[in-house]
Amino acid sequence: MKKKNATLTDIANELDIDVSTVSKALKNHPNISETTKKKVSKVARQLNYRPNAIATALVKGSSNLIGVMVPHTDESFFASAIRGIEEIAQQAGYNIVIFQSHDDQNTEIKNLETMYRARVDGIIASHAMYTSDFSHYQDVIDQDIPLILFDRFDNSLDSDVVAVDDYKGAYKAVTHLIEQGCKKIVHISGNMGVHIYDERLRGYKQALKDNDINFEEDLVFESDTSIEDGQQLTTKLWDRSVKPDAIFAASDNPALGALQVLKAKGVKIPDDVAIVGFSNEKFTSYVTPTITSVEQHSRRLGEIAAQIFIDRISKDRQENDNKLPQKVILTPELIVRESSQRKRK
Amino acid sequence: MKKKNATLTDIANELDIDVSTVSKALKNHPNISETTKKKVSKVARQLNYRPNAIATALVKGSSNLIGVMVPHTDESFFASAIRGIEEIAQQAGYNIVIFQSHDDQNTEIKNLETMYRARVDGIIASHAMYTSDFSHYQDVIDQDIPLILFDRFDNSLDSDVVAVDDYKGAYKAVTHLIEQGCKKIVHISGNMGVHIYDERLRGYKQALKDNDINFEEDLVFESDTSIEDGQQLTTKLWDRSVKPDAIFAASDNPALGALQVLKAKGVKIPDDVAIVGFSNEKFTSYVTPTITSVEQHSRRLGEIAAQIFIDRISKDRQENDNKLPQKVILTPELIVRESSQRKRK
DNA sequence: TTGAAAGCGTTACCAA
DNA sequence: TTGGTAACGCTTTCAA
Repeated sequence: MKKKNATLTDIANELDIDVSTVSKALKNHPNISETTKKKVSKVARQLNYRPNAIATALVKGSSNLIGVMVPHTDESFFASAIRGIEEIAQQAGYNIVIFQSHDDQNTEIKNLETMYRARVDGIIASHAMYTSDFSHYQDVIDQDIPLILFDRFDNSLDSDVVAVDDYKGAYKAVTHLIEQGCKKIVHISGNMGVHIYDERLRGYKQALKDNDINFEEDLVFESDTSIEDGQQLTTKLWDRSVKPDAIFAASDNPALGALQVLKAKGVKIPDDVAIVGFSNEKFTSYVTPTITSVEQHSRRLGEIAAQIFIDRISKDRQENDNKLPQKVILTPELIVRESSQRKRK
Repeated sequence: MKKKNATLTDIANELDIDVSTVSKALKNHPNISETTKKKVSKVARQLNYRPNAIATALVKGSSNLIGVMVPHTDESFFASAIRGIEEIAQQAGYNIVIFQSHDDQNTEIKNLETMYRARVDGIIASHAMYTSDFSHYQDVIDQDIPLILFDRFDNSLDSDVVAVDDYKGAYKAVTHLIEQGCKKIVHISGNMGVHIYDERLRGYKQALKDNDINFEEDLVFESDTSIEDGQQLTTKLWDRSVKPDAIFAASDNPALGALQVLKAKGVKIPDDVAIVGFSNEKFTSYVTPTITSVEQHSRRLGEIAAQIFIDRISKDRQENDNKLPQKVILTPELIVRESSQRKRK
């Protein structure tokens, strides 16, 4: 049986004064005498009083909660982002409530509904992989709940956005491969139609074009961004008569899968085939050879997302009301490692 | 400016009936006529009514929130645990609020205070690495807030516990090394005094003893469980005249560090030196050679922790009140990989 | 400097 | 079957 918590009324009764006086005393209100304040805080301590945030929330109309929704908390990209969000939110006095969408649109909708009921003060989300209808996010905006989309987002939506410039990241990666002398570069993409993968493909194409290399449709493969898919695709690919001299994967997982298969086949990396992945997962610097990858600064992404929320909340309270949505696009960084660094000739 | 949410009163006014009737109608209370229910839900839909969970929480005296505190959300062990907790909590209608302790005791205390104010219905936590004074956790128990400690816990505390049997995990690992023919086994420990590392050390000692191998003090090293520390220790170790033939690390990071250094030195793994880590981090199966490790089932740990909370909550509501604390100790699993598997002779 | 009272949005009990 | 009302714990305005 839960023990009853002390309330303002308890303190007031104890001292035979009014709750409102107690309330003010505890908030150090100027109108209350020092003696009263002393007495009140003493009794508060004795009774182990802790303000009931729920009651305050009801009065203030604000829960002090930020709803955070990601596909899965245990993907390292999102885990880091959550870390960043929590740290900034914490400092500003907000708590974060975590939801997982499991990359499922219905779960997304259900979670948003729960957030509405919880009266979260804002929502930070990375939408489900295959979400194509964004009306449930539009609803958030229509209700004037601050919405910050990170990493994955949709341009049709008028929300704040924090993301990494996938196009640039891919462009950098492919340009680097070309500089290393690669000419026949395979691209292992993710699910086509998903914004981030489309952008990476676009960067790939543009880098080829800018270097006068013809884009070949049959060098691009769609994958589910798993290690296994990377292995299978690579295996199939090496049955062809003409082999590529580089692989640019839109995710580190298939890059690793490719690397494993090629190593097993005795293909020299990076000399026969150079490999670049995307996301800079921890393992890229542990495997042999280490894998060149694109760092997305996920923790920073989370921090910025939280910061935008804080800014918007404080702005809302001032004149600066219908402020335009902010789009913060970070430039990703190419981390060059062994898998793509050919010895200078 | 946030749009005002529709309330029960709004619906009541619209239909010219009483709020209490509306409340009951929406909850499908048997006393309310079908016609009224129909009308009410229609207007509710029109006004886009969503129950205010804060108001309900105030009345019911229950927030429907579980406070979850971990050192860092982005350590994969904790990220998985959070995933497990979220999924079970979700199903039971609870939301989880995340806190990070940064392995700092003061932050822990501050976070607990915030949870008190938020009136969380329960707390699931893995305490900070160097916490030795557990009185702040005792406070939680004293206030009759369900407390479930996972992974890291202290025996002096009368809380529910979900953890992995570190002793057994270490015992299995070391026994395995001995079976592979290793006789001089180094142990890279974590911070001594931390329960989990003490247990792993104990398992190491016992396995040696049970196999008539003398325990040598100078084969045990304390580390901060980083890759770098693993590298440094191994480097120093190899300056000694007598080399060990195996390394059992209490964490995968130093195991990897050791592996990197030894590979660079041309030491054959596992034939010259066998290596076993702990935690089964993803990278253990990606590196070359793959690293044998102890799987801790972190996601399962989280699921069980959440389940214990749910059970306790529902038990509390029934007769079964001061139920004894539950201790669920999972047996970890040794995942044998290349780094310790010597060819059968 | 302190007190009284209304109100935040629900629920639950009792009366009609 | 429906309505009225107190209560949850706090804040805030106005009055004393």
